[in-house]
Amino acid sequence: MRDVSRLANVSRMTVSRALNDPETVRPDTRARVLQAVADLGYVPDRAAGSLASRRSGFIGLVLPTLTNVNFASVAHGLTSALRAKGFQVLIAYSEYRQSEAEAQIRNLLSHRPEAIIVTGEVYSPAARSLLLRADVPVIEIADDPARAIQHAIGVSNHAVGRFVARHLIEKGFTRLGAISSMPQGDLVDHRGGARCNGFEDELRAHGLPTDMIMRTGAAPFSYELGASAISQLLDSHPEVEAVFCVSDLPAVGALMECQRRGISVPRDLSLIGFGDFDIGRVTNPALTTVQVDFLELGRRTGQLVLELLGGADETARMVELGFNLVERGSVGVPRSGPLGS
Amino acid sequence: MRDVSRLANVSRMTVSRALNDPETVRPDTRARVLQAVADLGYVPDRAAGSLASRRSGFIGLVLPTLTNVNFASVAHGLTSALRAKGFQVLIAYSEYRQSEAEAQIRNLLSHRPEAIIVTGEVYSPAARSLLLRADVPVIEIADDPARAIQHAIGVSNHAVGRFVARHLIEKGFTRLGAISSMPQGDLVDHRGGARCNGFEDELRAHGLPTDMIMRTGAAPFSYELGASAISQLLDSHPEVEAVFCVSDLPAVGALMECQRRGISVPRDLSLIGFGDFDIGRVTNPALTTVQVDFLELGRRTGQLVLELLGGADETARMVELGFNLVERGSVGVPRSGPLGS
DNA sequence: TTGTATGCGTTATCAC
DNA sequence: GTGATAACGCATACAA
Repeated sequence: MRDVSRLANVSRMTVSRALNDPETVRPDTRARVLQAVADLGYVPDRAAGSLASRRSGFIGLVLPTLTNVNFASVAHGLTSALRAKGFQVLIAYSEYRQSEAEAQIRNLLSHRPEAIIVTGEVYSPAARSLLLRADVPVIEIADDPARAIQHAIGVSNHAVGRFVARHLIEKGFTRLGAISSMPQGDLVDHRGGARCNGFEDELRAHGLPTDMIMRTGAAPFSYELGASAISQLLDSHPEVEAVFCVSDLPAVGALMECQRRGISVPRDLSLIGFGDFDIGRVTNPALTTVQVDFLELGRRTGQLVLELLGGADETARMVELGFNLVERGSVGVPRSGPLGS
Repeated sequence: MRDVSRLANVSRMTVSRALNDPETVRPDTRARVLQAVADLGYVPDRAAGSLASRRSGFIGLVLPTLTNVNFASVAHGLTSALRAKGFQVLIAYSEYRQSEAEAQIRNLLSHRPEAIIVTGEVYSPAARSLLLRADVPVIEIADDPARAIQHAIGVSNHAVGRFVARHLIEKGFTRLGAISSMPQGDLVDHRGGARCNGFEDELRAHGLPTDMIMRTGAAPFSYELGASAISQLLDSHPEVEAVFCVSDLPAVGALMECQRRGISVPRDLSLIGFGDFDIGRVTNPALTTVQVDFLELGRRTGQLVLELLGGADETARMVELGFNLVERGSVGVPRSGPLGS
């Protein structure tokens, strides 16, 4: 910057102004500065800027994983909402591990983010106190925290589970199963688990059996999990009529396994997923699923960040984004008899 | 930090040392400092540290997109290799747009990354000169640049295309098609295009027709692209025997469309993809594909960064990672007659 | 082993 | 509209 100021024959302060607040410098000096900047290929150092202005321009985001399109979409939506305003999203992911989430939060904090966004409710006490002490807006997304730290925006996963159960029950199904994962120590998918729990709660409320709810394998959800879980389920409970897979990934895996076994979906078995992944649109049959607009979730979160940093009042925001049932071909009607009849 | 130093009764310098270079301070003072750090919940400010040490700890990564598992895997592998060493990966993505890549690089530069990693060859002259002037190691990954800026690590996409063509030809196929995307102005998938070009070049070398090579739709590749492209191809060229989809995504889309049309894969038509996406393992038949270990690519890139920053000589590294043919069920043998016989 | 002085590259603040 | 000065929170270099 020193070089730029010399070349343009102005003080460094004027260079700074020409770059950050162009209106406040005379057009001709501004032009001189900008020319010098271009000639020298000068790029301001944001670390120094942050230090002086006490605004890092960073927004921290903690995801369970990067390798799930829906979470990647959240990151994408958030980034696109914030980039134009000069913010840089710092993406971290926990691989569904609480201990890792905590480490990631600690690391993010060292970059002095102006806001922190975490996926789902923060359960670890250490992480909670870290966030509380950080003294920046904290937003929990993609779930409805029972004990929110501050703000929350997303959807009630438990409600999704109940809704799906009710939907299938209304269609006349009574032999309902589910496929979810199993917490393994530190490794847990709370949101998927909540959908499964909601499903189970609704079954109970209707006096239906819950022994066909499979919690098997570890997070993250995968096609393979669906294939193996449906195998187990069909072997142990051939009477099952409809299965809620708490993610489209295992749902598609289950669908493919059914094809292999010669089980026709939805004639012999109905399948419903969650997440509206692209793959579910092209399978045969296309997958009936519960859709949540994750891209929009990211965008809305970005807007909330902007509001919060823009001096809006600090009252806790609780935004329920809602979800949609997308009926495609994988849910039919109850079979009259047992499988194969 | 001032508070910590007071509470621990040492100078601020000692606090800094206790945190960054624990061995150099006496165990008891170290303990006092660490205790004070814990009590106060102090987290060092990396921006200030960067400024003073002239090392940002940032590594810049420019991907085409976040919402593709393989690229997410690259980010994951890179992050895991660098995190332990205290580096923070700054993830940016261009959405397959050159202009956007340039903007992202410029933005990354303002954070003074210690190395920059870009996906594929950098074609934009502006971006090239930006990287050259940055005076930090530049690594181009996931392709084999004709004009590398400095270092490159990845796989020759053109060679992949040729290899697939040769493979199919050796199996006896002569009516070969391909599905790829079409550059649309700024929006271009160079790597996918290179695979398609390699395929085409090999066909030509064997004197085979190339009119069944479909370049349709815009990047990024999708299931839908595959479904619609195979439809067009089957309608216009029913004689096609085998199709190279330059990504598993369109390959799976094509496979699903074949199911819908009652075309049996691989009996009626053979399909081969690229990328070894999870979904290709559970389809019926499972997808034959060309696998590149993207996670490992990320890790290796991380190691290279570490080497380069560790004072290794600056000679350009050119690493060819190689690829593997994964034969599953979607490639069969040439049909004796036309489709449907 | 610990402390002191200095500066990293920028912006806030106040003066002109 | 522009400039001078003093921070911002740390680490480097050297002194004690």
